[in-house]
Amino acid sequence: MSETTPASGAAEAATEPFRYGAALAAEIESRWQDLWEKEGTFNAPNPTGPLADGTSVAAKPHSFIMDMFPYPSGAGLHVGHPLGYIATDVYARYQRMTGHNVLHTLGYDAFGLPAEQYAVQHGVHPRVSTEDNIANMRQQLRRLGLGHDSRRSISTIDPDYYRWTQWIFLQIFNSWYDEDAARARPIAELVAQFESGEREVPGGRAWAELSGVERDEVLGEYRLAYSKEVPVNWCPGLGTVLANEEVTADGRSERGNFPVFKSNLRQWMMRITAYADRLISDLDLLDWPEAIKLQQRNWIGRSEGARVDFGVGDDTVTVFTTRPDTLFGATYMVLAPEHALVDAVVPAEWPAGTRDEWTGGAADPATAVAEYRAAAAAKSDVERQADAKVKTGVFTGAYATNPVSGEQIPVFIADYVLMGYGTGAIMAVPAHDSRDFAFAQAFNLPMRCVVRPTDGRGEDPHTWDDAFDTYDSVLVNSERDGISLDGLSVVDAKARITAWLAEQGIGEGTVNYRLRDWLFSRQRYWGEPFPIVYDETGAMHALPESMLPVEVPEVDDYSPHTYDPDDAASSPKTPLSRNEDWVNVELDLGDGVRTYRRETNTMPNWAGSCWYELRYVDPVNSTSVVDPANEAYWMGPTAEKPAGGVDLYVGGAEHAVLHLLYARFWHKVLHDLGHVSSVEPFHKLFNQGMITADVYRDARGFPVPAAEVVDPEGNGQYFWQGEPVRREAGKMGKSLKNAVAPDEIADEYGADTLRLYEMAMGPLDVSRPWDTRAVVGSYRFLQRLWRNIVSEVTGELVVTDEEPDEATLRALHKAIDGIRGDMAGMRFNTAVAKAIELNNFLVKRGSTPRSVAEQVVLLIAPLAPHIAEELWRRLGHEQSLAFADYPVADPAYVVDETVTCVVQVKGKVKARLEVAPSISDADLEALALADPTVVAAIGGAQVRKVIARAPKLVNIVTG
RNA sequence: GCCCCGAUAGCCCAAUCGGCAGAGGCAACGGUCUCAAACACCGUCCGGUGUGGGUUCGAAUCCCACUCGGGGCACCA
Repeated sequence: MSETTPASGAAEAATEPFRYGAALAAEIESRWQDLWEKEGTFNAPNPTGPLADGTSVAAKPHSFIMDMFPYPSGAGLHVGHPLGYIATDVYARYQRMTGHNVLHTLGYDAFGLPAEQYAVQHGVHPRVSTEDNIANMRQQLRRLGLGHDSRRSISTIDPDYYRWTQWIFLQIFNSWYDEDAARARPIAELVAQFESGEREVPGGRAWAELSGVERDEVLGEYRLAYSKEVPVNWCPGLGTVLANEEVTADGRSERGNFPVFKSNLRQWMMRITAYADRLISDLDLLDWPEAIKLQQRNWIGRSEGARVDFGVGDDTVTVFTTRPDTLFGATYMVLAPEHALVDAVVPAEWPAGTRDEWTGGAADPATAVAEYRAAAAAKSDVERQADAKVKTGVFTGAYATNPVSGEQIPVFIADYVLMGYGTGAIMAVPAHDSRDFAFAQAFNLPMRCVVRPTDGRGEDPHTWDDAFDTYDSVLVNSERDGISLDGLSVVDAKARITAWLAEQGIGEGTVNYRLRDWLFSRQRYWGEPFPIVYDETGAMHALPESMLPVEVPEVDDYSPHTYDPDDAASSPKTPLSRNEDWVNVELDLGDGVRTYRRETNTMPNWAGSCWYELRYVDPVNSTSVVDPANEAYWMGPTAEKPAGGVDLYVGGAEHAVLHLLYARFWHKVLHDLGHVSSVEPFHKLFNQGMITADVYRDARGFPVPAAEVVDPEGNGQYFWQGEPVRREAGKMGKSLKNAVAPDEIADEYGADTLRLYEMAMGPLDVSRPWDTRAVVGSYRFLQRLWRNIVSEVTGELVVTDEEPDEATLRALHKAIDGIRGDMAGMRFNTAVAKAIELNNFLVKRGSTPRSVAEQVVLLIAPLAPHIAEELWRRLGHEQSLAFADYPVADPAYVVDETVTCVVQVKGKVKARLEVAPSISDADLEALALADPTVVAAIGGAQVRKVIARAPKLVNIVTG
């Protein structure tokens, strides 16, 4: 508890000892927080298991309200951090007061890079610093009076938690995606198919003949978690590989902003691509902001198109295209530099007629290809993107056959074709694709117009400035032998040529996704170890469930192997591999005790957050990840939630494609394997806005402490220590020297004032600037509320026992009606405004009837729970109001007896009439036309039309 | 370059179906209280909705174009 007292407090304490000031607020708040904790007020019972309380909760409506859990950083909280936590708490309290069993808690996401970097910088073990940070954060958050079920608060670094993270990994590892059934199945069922011969083993040999390593390789092509050598994002500056989602558009690490290079490395991957289709289509079942759904759709990037086979010598190269209709316009072909068939198609010498600019100056094709590949590999992603406008590439010396035109077309390699997308090969149609157009111009390649331009540019692409890529036109120059597309629209031509390709057996319609598999291993110490070991032959073994958790070993040297950020030639090393005692382990995996080598990579920090909602549901279950009955109760599908999931999930929009996509993927795997009934983890998603703050910079551009900046003239000329500084909008944070801690505000005004202010600032989903000066407004409101009920001098109740009059009842019930709607719709800013309006009415009224006071206290309780509990107690109630019934409006008092009707003449207001709310349009029109002021306003002009909208408006059109 | 979101009083924001632009708060100004100040209290002031068109009896709200601000994607064939 804080001892801070504002200057005014002490002076007033003598005459107004019961004034609602900082000291009294602090006393009330800590007392109620202690009581809630002692009584377990916010503990939500489960239907079954250790958290069941013997009562039947099945029939009660229930609500699972969740925040995106925090990373326990060492910097401490600023007032922006708890915005979402306050909002969910207000909502959760409202739900509790409307009869719901509410699951609301908060855990900590404590593995990962920042925690490790903090530890390295401070020379403390990550576990120590992380646990300290969690303790600090808990302390700061406790002061806000958040009604959490503390029994359910998990931390991802707790071995009892990550045991299940590892268990889920094993579920995913031991599964494959059955395309026919469109779901994940246990890998054992696939092995059985291989053993029985029901399914042919790739490579054609019998399953029994394969060695352990060979079986690993076969199964690795099916498993949903697999280890494979693939081109990955290697970040020497961080010393680890990164997921695509963690690399920014300009090819740098999202964390640390270091360059990222493509490197072929054996790494753990998650086959999230198997779920691409379901991850898109199930978005339709979710109540999420459209912007987030759109980002996920874009990230998954579904494209419909076709695969087309091109003969290249004796080989076949398959390309993916979204424009099969332009096949007649394909005048060359491009393979990604890493494409597996490049070496096969390269001839010994340049064919006759090879243009000089195609060869890259090399004496023969093999040399040209090797040189180009080397140059491409040395480029970082940053350089590659910077060079995007300048097309580079080199001729392979090979020619492909265009399957419709029969023409021989040159085959190039170029880095604008990516190995990771489609088939890593394209047919180039320079006339109708801007990238192909740029490449064709650079290399003097032929172009053919096959879609008639609609902008008068003519049909000779060589005279064009850019490609013509509009869909809204018809095909030309596209006829040969048995196939003609001429005259067809682009859409119809696509369908025709796709069907024709399928008939010929040289192509088919297909769907392609931008999404890549998820790179799941990191070269860090501070993460979940993989429950995987290797035997002396190198064969992989999953540890049995009984050996979980594989604990993070206690070591002295936990620092990562980092390199010069630009050293692309470096390669990752895992910190755990330094610890031979841990790496080499004697285990009995069923065939006697043998020596195994542990997997030394660790999981990415996303792992722990992929499933924590499930653990909130059943946090101390030691026999299963979550009891099916508890999962079904809190998260199961219902009519309102067709895919099931958490009822409300609040967090920042920055997790749109990372956490939210990964968590959906894991949840779906668990659903397929029968562990959860819900299909999606989060039914309703709400993105809260950011609290911004002004940043003040000095002449050199460095931020100066915002709290010390003055504006002596009040004219926007700011000074810090006498020096002029300039103001700009920015984020709140320590580095910008404008962070305001929630503790500062709580010290000066109390936590209820802070909660109320944050809710009143504006709509929850909009970013808005913090203004410490404005906080006093919320404080004054609570003081007025207090004063309406309790004497500041004696501490006695000042409410009266009179029956409230009609005007008071109308004000009360209108407020109840409005606030209820605002609460349910999470419009907390307008709920606060209505509560202030009602309270101001009572201030003006001069006294507050007890019955009204009680309703007001209940109305404000979700927003300012401490003062509400205190007033409730003082009004004579012995039970906490946490489960009291939220006030319900009496409809008779919500509607006014008379309504002011506006009479307009030609849209201008000319008169006002007091009318009954139930008046009909016809009666209102007659009344308006009879009104003398209106008659005067019409002034004898002809009434052409009268629009009556009872009971609020009549508009008379004359003319 | 493409896509999404936003713009209302000096500031933060209301206006639920297209129907009187104002609910609430901050600041400013005047007053009460005070020896004085702070706190508190009472009261007052303030804009026609970013710009330009359109639809409509009527537009902050719907449509089109533009400006500014925020966000996402960016060689994905």
